[in-house]
Amino acid sequence: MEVISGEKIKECPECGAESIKWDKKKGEISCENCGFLMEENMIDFSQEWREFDSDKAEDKRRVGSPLTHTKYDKGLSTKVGKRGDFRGLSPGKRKEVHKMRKWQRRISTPIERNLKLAMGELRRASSFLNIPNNVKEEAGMIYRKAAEKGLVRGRSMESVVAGALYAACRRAHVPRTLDEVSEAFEVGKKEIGKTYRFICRQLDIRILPTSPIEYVHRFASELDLTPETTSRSVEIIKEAVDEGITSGKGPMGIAAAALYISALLEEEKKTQREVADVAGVTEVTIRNRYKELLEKLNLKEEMKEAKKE
DNA sequence: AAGACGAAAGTGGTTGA
DNA sequence: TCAACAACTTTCGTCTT
Repeated sequence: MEVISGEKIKECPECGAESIKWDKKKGEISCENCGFLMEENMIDFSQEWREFDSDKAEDKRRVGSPLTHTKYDKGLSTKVGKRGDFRGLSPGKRKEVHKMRKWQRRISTPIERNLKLAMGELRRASSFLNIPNNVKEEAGMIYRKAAEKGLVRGRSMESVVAGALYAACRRAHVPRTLDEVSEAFEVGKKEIGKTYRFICRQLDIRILPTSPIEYVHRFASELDLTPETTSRSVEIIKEAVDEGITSGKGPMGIAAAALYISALLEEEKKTQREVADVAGVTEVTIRNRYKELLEKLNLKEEMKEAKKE
């Protein structure tokens, strides 16, 4: 997994280790040691481009607000002024300005209007789901490409935006569950899944299977678990992966089971229902995964000991 | 009474002929 | 295109705490 980690390392308020890192990619400040999450949804201050070599650098430098894909015109719109701006212009100039404004109105083709609507939806849902900016941008780009290819036809705009956002999240390793995306858009998750797969195939977007670890921290913070418990579940998952018992299984189920187990071991028991709810799986799935984990990882004795105390 | 457990039947998606 | 298949869900009855 590609990880771009920040430079500013500070002391963690939870575990005390000097391992607080700023993960620009996820937009999170968290502790590498215990997984403590300091701040979600932060602003990405990094440059929007990189200078690969000095030749190209000049081309990419520019002034102004960052290019954004979440505005329908990529934030480049130049508005032709209204009344107030006419003062002091010659009649000839005035006529010209009128012409420009007329032209501007005509630019608003149905496609542009659709994009404008879609980007509004994207911004709304992104803030609801705490999506970091860079991921939102990518989602915008995906939607734009999909629209250009005419993939929106026959589908609701919302479902395509939702699919694009879901895809962008997974690409950036900041997964949101289908349930969460579904809630944000009020579109059935079945449909989102469908359009998501469709646009991925059409746009040739390759997405690797999600690792359960990518869900652990978010679920853990929703469950108010201690950093110790959280890192313990990460360990469990790593072992499970080594044992090869995770392939083909749903990552959310594994994350949920690992969290459930480590919560028991660390004496801050959560019910299966509680864990199941935040992970978006059922108790049955947790039970199945957790049975397998106990079996293969020789955790049975530990569990018995934990129960006695 | 609540939580944990597990059997059985159903759903939606993938795969391979 | 269809059937087999695995993962997951829903539902429900039975234990355990």
